[in-house]
Amino acid sequence: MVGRMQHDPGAEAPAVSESAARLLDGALELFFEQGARATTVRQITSSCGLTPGAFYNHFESKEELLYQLIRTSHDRLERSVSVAQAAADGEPAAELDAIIRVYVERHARRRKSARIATRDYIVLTGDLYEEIVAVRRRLRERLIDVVQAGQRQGVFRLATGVDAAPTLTAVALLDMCIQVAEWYHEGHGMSPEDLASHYIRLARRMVGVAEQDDEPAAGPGPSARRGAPVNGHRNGDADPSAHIRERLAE
Amino acid sequence: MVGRMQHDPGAEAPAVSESAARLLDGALELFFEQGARATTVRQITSSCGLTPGAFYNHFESKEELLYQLIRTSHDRLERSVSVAQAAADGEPAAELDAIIRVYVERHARRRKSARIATRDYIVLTGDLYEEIVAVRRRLRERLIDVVQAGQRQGVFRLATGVDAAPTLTAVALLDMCIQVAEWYHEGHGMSPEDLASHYIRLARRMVGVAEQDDEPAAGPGPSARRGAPVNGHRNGDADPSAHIRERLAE
DNA sequence: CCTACCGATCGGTAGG
DNA sequence: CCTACCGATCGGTAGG
Repeated sequence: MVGRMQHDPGAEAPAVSESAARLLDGALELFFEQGARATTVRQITSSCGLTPGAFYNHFESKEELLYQLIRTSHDRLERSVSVAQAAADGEPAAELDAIIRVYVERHARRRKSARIATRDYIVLTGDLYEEIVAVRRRLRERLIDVVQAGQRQGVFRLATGVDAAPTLTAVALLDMCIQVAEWYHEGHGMSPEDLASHYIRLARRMVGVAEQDDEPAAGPGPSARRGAPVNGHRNGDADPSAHIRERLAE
Repeated sequence: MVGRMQHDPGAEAPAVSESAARLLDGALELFFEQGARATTVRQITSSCGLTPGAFYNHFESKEELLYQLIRTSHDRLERSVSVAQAAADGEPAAELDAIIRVYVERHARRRKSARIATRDYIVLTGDLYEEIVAVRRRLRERLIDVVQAGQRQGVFRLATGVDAAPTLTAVALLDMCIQVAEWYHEGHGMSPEDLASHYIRLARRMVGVAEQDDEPAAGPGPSARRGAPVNGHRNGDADPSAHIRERLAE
């Protein structure tokens, strides 16, 4: 029933045994579709052709499996952001671009684990919950710092009117990027790279950076990534209504 | 067994009996904290001091109650948007301001019902689901139309690079406004009006409208928007849960 | 990894 | 005839 349509085995999840990896994959699919709370252990095991008792050979509880998924997703996001930002060499405008690109591409490519991370971390309890909250707070502070640095250096000109402008602007930026995981779907003709490039343009405007006509750089990274073609995209059918149907058909 | 599927657009809540209203209030709180799927009928009834069986004197099923909450929330949003946009007199920049203000203020003031509407409409099935999808599609098209009109009239200058720029920009706008319901609480010391004003400034930049230093108008304030609740009691949209309070603490 | 269970609780309904 | 419940229980399922 549940296949590995989302990602390569082990690519997102920690290195574990074959059965544990299959359980993680099945849970990923079910959590994405139903939410972690509404998903039963029996649903997870039967998606792998196992009986309920087998679950507890690999995980202490449903919550531990959920924590592994969410922790891994957050860690990978934080690591990617850290690497990309480091390559921006302390320049706020380049750091902003880098962070937005990582967020958008990740929430498009890994939309299932990304959405679970966003929606279901509240289900965690005690220290597990606190750990995730800490990661999320660090990620938010990172962007707030970039926005504040840009404003301080005169590179950004934030919208005025409230004291908390840097924080509010950073939150709005993160929120619009995070929501990509709610509606993005391959097949509507826009690659994660192109989408990220558009969001970078929006982000630059939101912080008031001098408008640049140059294509937003398709992000650095450990492995060279191909640039995002600005005019060479192959969407002859950027049909808005189709786009909407995709999103709402979730 | 009354046809409670009928709703009253613009009303604070469907006109129902005292107990039904309390059940709706209790469900609102529980759905907000746990999600509709993870909330049991017994939790809802005991939150009102009732026994489980009493639930079915008022609602055919848990899904019917969920539908009422979500339908009402969507209808009120659509109605507010419609009224506010109409007052903008066909000017895209004013229409954009009006729509953003309605979204932000509503997702801040009525954050519980707004968040349930956003997160749990997927739980609905069959025609109930399709009805909500239709409302959401209309709301989306409304903003896309405004963005396209502004671009056509030369009032907006969208970020270029993709064919679907109007749709993508509208989606990003709605997403950042909708997310306000995820983190807003009154402890921030920022009123819904001030928050909306900031988001309007961000929105204007995103669509490339000529920068205006003037304060975004605090809404035409059609009396319907702040009218008294029809049934004389408020839905429990105050008192954020500790979970969410922690999310943006500090 | 399966079968067999536990304490409790699920959504929903019975007659009074 | 209506409302607002009650104690008890339906067939199944929950995490462990």
